[in-house]
Amino acid sequence: MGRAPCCEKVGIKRGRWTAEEDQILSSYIQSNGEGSWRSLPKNAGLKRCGKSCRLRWVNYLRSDLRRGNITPEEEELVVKMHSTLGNRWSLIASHLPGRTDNEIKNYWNSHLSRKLHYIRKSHNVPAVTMNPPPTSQRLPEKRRPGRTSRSAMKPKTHKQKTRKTKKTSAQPEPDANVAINAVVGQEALMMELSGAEADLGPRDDYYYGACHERGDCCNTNNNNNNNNLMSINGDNGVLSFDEHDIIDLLLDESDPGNVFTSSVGDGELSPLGDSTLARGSSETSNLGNLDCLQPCRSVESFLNYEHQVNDALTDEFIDWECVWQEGNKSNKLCDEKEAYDPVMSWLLNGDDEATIGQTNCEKFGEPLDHDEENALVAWLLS
DNA sequence: AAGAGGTTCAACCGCACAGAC
DNA sequence: CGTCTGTGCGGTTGAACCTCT
Repeated sequence: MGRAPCCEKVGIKRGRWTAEEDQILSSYIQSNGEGSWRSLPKNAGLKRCGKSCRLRWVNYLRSDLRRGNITPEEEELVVKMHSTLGNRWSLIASHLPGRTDNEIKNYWNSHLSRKLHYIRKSHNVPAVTMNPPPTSQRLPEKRRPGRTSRSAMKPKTHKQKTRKTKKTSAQPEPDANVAINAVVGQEALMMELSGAEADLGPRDDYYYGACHERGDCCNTNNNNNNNNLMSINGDNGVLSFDEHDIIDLLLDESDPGNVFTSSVGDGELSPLGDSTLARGSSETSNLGNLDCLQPCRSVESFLNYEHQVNDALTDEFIDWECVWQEGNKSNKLCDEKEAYDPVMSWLLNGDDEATIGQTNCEKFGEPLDHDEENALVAWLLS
């Protein structure tokens, strides 16, 4: 049996809202409050679908909306968060006061995505240049349409409800895991979030990365040299994160270990703010620290096509010599701990999933050739 | 001035989640 | 436990607007 339509299709006005309709809707909500959208049109005397009323109010009529162009600071934030969260516009918008998800989404689609496209094009980097890593080690991808968990929603009229742990099989990557990907490699941050280092067990037993399947925590094989990996699987009752907490930490400029704030100047953003290269604020991480990331002037410069001609991108934002040196350091680390970053392994060695996570300490110290640089940049931009 | 093509963004759509029953 | 309802998310559409020729 099909689902009942949200409203009667006949007699419903569609298209642009008139000033008069806006006035009616605003007046009604001011006197009756938000909610009960289905019955609102009838009660307010509007020939509109309830969803349309809600959308009009949320995206246009609300008094706390911020009008005007997206500022560079807001743009930076959008880029940061999109690199981590993907197309989760509502979540992103919740951290931009007065901005709506629709506005952010439109801005991204009409401005930012095109800029990134130009960067790729100018750098001759296809969007996908290699086989992706296994799901468990990928950065967040486009999620399917539909709602996010209610706990991820911005608080509105109703109280925050306690989070349910129920997950369906159709949602292989829990939100918390997606967010965890964002802070991958930040052991200190993870400890801060967990508040219980001891609960994580011995160092050799955990790994960073999203465990996309319950009970199928990837690469937990302790004998497979993945000692630097951390298992975070809610089913094991080990850790449970609220993604807002994680985002707040991500954006916490005062946190010296913050993946977005380390080794860049005031108000500057590392374009590599997403997980992989930016990892390393802890001593156990494989790139050592964030010094390999050149401070970029701003996200504007990062996104600006004019700055990205030829190899400018990699040269401007990544100190490859530093990467090389850190790689040598990591080589020693590998010798000692046989710890190796599975994602870097994938970038530098792997062309199939079988190689992911394999230890290859010798290979790590080798300088990157042009193709590898391109591949790395492509991955970071993807 | 006018038409073509490109861009922006408000609005719509289908779907999925949570809670009530 | 299954069904229904309310809600709101992300993707898409298309009218309005802008720019170029």
